[in-house]
Amino acid sequence: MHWLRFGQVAERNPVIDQKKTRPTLSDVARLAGVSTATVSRTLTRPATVSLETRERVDAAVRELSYVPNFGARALASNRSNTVGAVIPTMENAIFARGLQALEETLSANAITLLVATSHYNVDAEAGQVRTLLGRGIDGLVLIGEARPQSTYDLLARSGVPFVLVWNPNGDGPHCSVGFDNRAAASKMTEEVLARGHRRVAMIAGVTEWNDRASERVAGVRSALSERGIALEAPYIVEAAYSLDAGAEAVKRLARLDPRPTAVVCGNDVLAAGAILGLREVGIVVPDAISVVGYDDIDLADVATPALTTVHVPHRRMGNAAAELLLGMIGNVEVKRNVVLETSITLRSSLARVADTEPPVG
Amino acid sequence: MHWLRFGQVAERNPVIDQKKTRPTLSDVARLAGVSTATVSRTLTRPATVSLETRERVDAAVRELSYVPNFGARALASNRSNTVGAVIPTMENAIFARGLQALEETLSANAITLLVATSHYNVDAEAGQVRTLLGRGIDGLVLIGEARPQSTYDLLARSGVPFVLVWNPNGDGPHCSVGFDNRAAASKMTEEVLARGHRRVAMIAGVTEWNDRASERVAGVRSALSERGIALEAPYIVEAAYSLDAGAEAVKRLARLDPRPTAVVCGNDVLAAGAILGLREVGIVVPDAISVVGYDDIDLADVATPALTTVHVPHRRMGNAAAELLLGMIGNVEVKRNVVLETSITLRSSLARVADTEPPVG
DNA sequence: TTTCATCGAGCAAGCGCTTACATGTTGAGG
DNA sequence: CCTCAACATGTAAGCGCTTGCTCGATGAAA
Repeated sequence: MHWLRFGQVAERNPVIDQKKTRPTLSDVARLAGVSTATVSRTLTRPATVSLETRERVDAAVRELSYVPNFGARALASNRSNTVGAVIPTMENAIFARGLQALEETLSANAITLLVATSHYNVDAEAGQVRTLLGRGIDGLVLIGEARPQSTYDLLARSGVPFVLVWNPNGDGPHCSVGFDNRAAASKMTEEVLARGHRRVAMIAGVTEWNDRASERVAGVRSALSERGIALEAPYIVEAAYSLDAGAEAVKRLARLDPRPTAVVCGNDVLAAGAILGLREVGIVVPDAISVVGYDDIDLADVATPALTTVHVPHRRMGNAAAELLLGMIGNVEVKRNVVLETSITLRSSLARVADTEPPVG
Repeated sequence: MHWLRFGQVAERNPVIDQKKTRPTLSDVARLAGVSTATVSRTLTRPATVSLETRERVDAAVRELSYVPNFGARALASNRSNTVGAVIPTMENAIFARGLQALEETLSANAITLLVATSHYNVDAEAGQVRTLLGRGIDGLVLIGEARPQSTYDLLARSGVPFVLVWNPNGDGPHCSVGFDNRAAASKMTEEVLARGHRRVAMIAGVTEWNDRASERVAGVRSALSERGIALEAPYIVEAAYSLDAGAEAVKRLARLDPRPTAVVCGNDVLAAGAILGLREVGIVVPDAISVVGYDDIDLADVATPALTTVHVPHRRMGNAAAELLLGMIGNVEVKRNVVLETSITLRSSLARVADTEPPVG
């Protein structure tokens, strides 16, 4: 095994390092034979500089491979060309996809995305927001609406525009782009009911401070109650976001008497976990129990049987959030709330109750 | 639909906004009745300040909900408490998991992670590195080793410590934490061979500027050649990182004559896609064709049959990278290269050739 | 020729923070 | 009672950049 003492770190000591430090604006200016103001203008608003000067400056920049110091720039201009996003965790396909789209639109507009994670914890989230604000972000993306008022106060005081994604904030005071988690959950539940199921259970995501999860529960509950069916413990359980948790939860449901004939899950990971769990105990999906998910991530396609699920336009959501934010930063009139449509993707994990035919699809 | 003109954005104009701007260090100092130096010390090295003063300052900080200005701090101190990471894409479970672990270890040390994406493009990567350096990062994480020398030059000039993850850089000049992609691919191929397969095909990831992918190809190739089996077109195809690409690729392989009895895939997404593709054309896995993957992400468990795959310790890799970097930043002696172990996870997608028994597992 | 926009470039004042150094206060040791 | 560490705090000089303002030069209009 090799060992190494990192000399270069020691050299970053500003006292020792005075000469071999990164080139600054004035180095470039000196080399190009102009003032720092001119270099700065060349870099930020080239049109205001004569062609000849611009070429000299560009050459100097290239020769020194000058990179502007972000901190100094942000400090002087009070703009950072950065927007932040706080998500629960990166370890989750649905956020990743939306984030990727957000990043693409943003970087097409020369804006950098700063991602922070909250681990599904509102205090951690507030801390991250604080940090991001300190970094001088020009805009912020937050997931969902449920968080302490104090976080909103912080944001309001900072004057930084922000948008909530993942659910519509139609009647709320904030900008948002999302979809109606509750309505889609209802719709999905109706699909289940339409196939004759009456004993319907639910594996929900953790609902504390998570409006996506609780709205989905509400949607399922309301669709069921329209048929006079109650959704109560032990027919509803909460589970953490993992395959294992889904598997565990479904096994509890499968032991119930009477046993549910369909399980509606708060997301695809739980649904895929449920299918795995049922297989373990020898229950066939969808013949004995139907399982449906929510989100339509890759996993839904790969699961066997493939998951019937709610298709959510994650990428469009990310793009729309970016555009909204861009507008707000540029002080342009924007739509206050963007509501995207979802759809039901029917695959084979949902079948008629007591159906013993091979599943279609 | 509501519309809104964003007043608060206009108010960020520094001229208009002079009074309702974010509180600064000197606001805190004034309120606490001390100098800015004392406030600064209270915030960064509390031990050097008397208890009484510290309490007054803390109270003032709380009252104003003061957040230090990152740019100013970085500018003045020449430290940013930030490390950057450039990954190909967030839309990919394997990077996400490692990144999450990296972030956790880092933030436990009060360091913020800055994530940028390169879309599998080395020029974009260089650009992101440049940007991150401009932001004054204290350290950097890069995926893999294959990139233009110019990027390494850039890094060397900056003096910022960096670590390469995802593959070991044993004989190379750089710090790294990873695992032997090639050896694990060989090992996996031997498992395939041990089950009697002789017509083995491969669906590789895109190998251009991607040493993980090309090392995996090399590993498969060397294991095969030890048995005198060549791995050549059309028995090896490259495919982008997606289920669809895997499905397409496997269909091409399935049309070959003689048809391969086993397909080794460069990652689990391709393998899962391959299973899907084979199912579409009515070929049963593993009875007619065995399929194996690489990475051991959730998908591997959910696929049916479940994927035999190379288990990669993504989280440990992220943690180790963080620790290495932390050491380098703190100028502490560190291991130069950390090599982690992989293992083969046997599941049912791999069976003996021509085996018509139901798969075990 | 004179007048005056117009344009390109320079000057210099900060942006909010850190930190070397100076200054003031204590109290222990002589 | 004096001396002098040891400690707590203040003073002020930047960190690298942006930008309002000033200044000359240029050329079109008068």
